[in-house]
Amino acid sequence: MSQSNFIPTLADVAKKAGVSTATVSRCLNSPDQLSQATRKKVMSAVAELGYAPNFNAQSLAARRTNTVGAIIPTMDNAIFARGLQAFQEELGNLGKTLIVASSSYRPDLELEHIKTLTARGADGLLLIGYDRNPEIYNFLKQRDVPSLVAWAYQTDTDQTSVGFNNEKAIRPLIEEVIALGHRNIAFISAPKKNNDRARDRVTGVRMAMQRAGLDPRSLKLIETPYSIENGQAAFQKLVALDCPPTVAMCGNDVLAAGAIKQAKEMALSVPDYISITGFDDIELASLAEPQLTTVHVPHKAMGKIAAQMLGKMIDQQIVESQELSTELRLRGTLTTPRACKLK
Amino acid sequence: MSQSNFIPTLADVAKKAGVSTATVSRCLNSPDQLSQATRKKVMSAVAELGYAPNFNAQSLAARRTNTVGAIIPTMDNAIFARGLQAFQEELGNLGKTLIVASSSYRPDLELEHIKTLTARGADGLLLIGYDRNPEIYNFLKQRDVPSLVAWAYQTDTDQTSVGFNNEKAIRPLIEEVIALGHRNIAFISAPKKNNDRARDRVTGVRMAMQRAGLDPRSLKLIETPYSIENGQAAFQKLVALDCPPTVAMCGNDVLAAGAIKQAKEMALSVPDYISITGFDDIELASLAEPQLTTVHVPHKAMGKIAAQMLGKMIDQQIVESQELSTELRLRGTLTTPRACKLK
DNA sequence: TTGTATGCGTTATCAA
DNA sequence: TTGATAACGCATACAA
Repeated sequence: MSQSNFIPTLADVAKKAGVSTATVSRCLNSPDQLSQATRKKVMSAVAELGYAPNFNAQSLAARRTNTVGAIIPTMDNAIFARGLQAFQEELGNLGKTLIVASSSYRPDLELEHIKTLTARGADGLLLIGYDRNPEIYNFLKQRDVPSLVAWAYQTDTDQTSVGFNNEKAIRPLIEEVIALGHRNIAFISAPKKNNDRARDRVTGVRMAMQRAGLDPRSLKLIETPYSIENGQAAFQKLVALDCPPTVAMCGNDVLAAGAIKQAKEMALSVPDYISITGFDDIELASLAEPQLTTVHVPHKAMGKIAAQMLGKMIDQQIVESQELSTELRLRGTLTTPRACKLK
Repeated sequence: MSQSNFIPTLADVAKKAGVSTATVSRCLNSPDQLSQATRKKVMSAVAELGYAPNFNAQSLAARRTNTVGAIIPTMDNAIFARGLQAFQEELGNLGKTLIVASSSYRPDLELEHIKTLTARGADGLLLIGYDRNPEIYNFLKQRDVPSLVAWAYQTDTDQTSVGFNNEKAIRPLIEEVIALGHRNIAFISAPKKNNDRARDRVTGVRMAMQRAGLDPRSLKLIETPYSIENGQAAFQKLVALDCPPTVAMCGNDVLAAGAIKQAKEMALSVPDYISITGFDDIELASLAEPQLTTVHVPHKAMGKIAAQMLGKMIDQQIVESQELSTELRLRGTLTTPRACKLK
């Protein structure tokens, strides 16, 4: 029953193979420097003992970990989950492993995780969005760990990023909304504080309104964390207004799904009574009934590219920020406004 | 611009504080062993230098990492994402960090990740389901790293687990299906190989058929990996049969969502022409139109409990496997079979 | 091609 | 209460 539980080290392998520890180390890291014969000896010793290198010792001695860290707001949202899955797969191809932490949209937790991951010797870090305390960027610079911002793209900074311009991404959507004749517009957003993506989407809407000669201040804005339930609640508030909006634009598809659900429960026709739009284009969007009009974001591509960029940054190569394009997906939940009548 | 980028070590702190490295180490790990005065000196030196301990050195010297690993099939499925989010949050409360790897349902990748995580000194491992090569369990036992199986519950093993009995979980659903009068039943499953959860669900269906006097071999079974697209394709195959089933039961909600989508595209009424059922009860399920009849699984609770159990196992405590209960969610996609007519 | 010796940044043992 | 100093398991510069 109780097998000896003995965890072999380099030294054990060396002894068994009758060589030095240096040779074993070489055999594992740069096999071509060895002669056939010794390589064979070492390999069979490794196999016999079931040796596996101790990672901590390895990275302590070599001063690199082949590990990258990612700090995302939450795993419990398809967009991050999907992007991260792609990120991780590509990292695997590069021989690196991923450590994920989630901040729950809390800056203090994010900072803590950044410190933890740094202490663990992460060779690089993936962060979501730009918004964070400057001390974080200073910390990163001081420790000399490369960091890549994803899910956002800005040009007026030296922080490398891969993503899209949220303000620009939502433009075709809001312009379509306005072109259809909507004048009584609502937007259900995530809390804008500490969230540049959310903020930029709202800004994009307001700017388009301005350009179209509408008063940006007339935008009915509700801020609430991303969740189906919150989408429902926000939608309920909107339709209870004296003059309910003719379109409820949502900061992401999850909120929009909540809005659609609530509309159904209240027997309000979408899009005849009220139009609804989303952002992200997750699976939900095309499964909803009617299918959700939204903005498609290339999450998988973003994850994959992020891994490649970060890999290069870790190798001290210079990499340029990369802008990805998004695409309007016109589907069933957006149409012309109902005849406007005050209640 | 270019700040000195100097990463302080214990020795630096010690020098600055005018004490030995041992004292600094103590100050950080068991502060009450020190005098007020020195503690103060050390602390301010730590603060001034912005010292943070090197995790790898720490775990090499202390032989523990406060890290647990989780290997899941994929992050890109709401059920794992959600369970993992809860798992991670609870681990955080216990002062542990999580490393996630995904196997893409491939046993070889799973083994590789297990070795990697073990090499990193994971104090414990979370695995999904029972099905895996015995050599893996031997490896784990040999290395003496505690492992917890989640998403499944079996009694005839000494492997600790938290989850539910998949065979039992699907029983109320298939019994309802039969009670409604369905005799021409199809099941769209994930590949059963290396996946006890998938296999047990099919077994549960067959056993119920047997008990009801139906021929279990009459079950129309399609195996295909979990995805919306595969759900669509499988559904299409089913309705193209000479005698299409009156109900398409699906191994999970994602496949079911695909089936519903395909039915819509083919203008086949759900549930009038064909009933559809799922498993898991992810958000999709209650957003679909009609809402999906499925089996609810307490993913968040499972993640949280898993963290607590694994924490105890790491502390060498004995813990019992824990069975969670699932619940039938009767919604809109299941009804009596259409009049049976051969084509 | 291979071996020796040193260092990586901690913790922990043993004295003082 | 504190300080030397030896591990911890590996990589690597240097020597052979």
